[in-house]
Amino acid sequence: MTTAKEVRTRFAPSPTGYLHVGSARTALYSYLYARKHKGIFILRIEDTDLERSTQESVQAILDGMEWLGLNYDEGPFYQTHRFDRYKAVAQELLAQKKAYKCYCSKERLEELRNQQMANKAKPRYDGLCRKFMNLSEKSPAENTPFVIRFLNPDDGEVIFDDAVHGKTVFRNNELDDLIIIRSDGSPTYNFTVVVDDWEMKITHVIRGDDHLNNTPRQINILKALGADIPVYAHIPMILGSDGKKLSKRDGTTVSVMQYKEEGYLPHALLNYLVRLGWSHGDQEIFTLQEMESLFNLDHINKAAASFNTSKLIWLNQHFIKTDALSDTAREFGWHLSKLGIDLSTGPLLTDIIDIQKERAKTLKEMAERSVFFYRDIQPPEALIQKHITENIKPAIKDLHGELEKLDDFSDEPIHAILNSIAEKHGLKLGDLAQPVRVILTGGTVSPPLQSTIRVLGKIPVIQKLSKFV
RNA sequence: GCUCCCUUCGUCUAGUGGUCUAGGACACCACCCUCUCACGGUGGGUACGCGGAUUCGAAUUCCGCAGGGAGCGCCA
Repeated sequence: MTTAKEVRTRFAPSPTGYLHVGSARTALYSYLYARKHKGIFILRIEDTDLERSTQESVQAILDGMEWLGLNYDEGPFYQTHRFDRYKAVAQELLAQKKAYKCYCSKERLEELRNQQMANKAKPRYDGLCRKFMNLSEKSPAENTPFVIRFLNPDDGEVIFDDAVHGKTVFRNNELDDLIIIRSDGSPTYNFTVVVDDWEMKITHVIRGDDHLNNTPRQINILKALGADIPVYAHIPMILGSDGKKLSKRDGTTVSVMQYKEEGYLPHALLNYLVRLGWSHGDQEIFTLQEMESLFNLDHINKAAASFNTSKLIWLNQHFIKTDALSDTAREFGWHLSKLGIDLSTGPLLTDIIDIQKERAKTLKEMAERSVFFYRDIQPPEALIQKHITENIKPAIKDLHGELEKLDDFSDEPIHAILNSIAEKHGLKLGDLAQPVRVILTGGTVSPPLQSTIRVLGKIPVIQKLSKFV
């Protein structure tokens, strides 16, 4: 009996901006797959592009992962800290004649490319410098700049069984000898990925299908290194609502942290993302635990998916209604604070959420509609004119008196008082409720009156009402 | 241009040769509930890109076509 190899997945973003929702989904799938198999999830920062990588971006990625709860078991590893390793492996390849020094100038390469394009051929390196691998051929002078190229097989094909796409075949003669070390000595992407996936013992590479074309090259290097070939799962891209590449342009939010700003629950974003391209029958709603136990690579869609904000909003609303109040409170409190509210000056967050949860699509919206619990909001004159009419004032005065006498400040007795006062003054409940709402909240929209009164608390309610009697 | 990938309601998807007059969800519309805003409930319409082939039978298999996407950098 063989022991199954421990599953090891990785998320390998390059820090050149915020954490993109598309990347977040890739991270989520890798995370989930590792969790499902009790494996290890690794975070690796691919910062070899010194020009574009920034510390802020690294932080943005870390923040986004944390907010979503995508905790990694190893890392973050930084490729810039591993340059010595890459160089050593390249030297090894060189010594084994699996790679070679190429002295071709950028100009020659450019020229070659142009020519090939003109001939309607696929641009690729022609292997000119392979000749220097023969000792008979004299290499250029010592100080001539060179890059190191991987010696790709000329014939045969690379075949792999992609977990999403199935059997995939590339002919080697379509591939050229790619550069693994630049003339300044720094390693290139396709090389660092391979070395890292190998040395970090990655068993499952889950990434966007824009990398499908890189895979045969990487497999060839892996083979040259004598490494095991991981399982590849190339997941489809996420498109914007316009069917084009997801971008801010069509109004879709792309930055994960922006979703926090807009009032989404991490759970909602996670659930939305997990269902975008993956399914478990007809199930739409998943707890975090279910995502971890149910996720697999077998039901990932092959086609790109369009991002649909209204479904995300629905999920957000759903989880605002159903998630534990204490979980929601954390995010909700953040939004209230952002509005400049001192949380210690009002009711319990969970009490507010409990009565607001059925009427908010986002936490941001909920916070904006809950300001009256913390601040005295003077109703606009127009609302006072319209609702606080002379014939309603006696009823309000009655209400003030009754509530003042009430000890049990809970929904039922408050509701009973509201009803009896309306009846006594020959009013429909709505005729009384709306004016009271205006007085208490400064507006015309709030949770059911008795609940609003209860959560507001006796003293603030009496105070507000007294101004109108 | 070359190589590779993809194609079910507007959107996310179920579907792995018969149980599909194609199911669910979001969105939309109508009605009900109702103190505001909502929640909720009930009902409704809309989809297998096209053309061949295999088969008794195809959304499901094969081949073309069309459309879309990605890659082809000393970017990642």
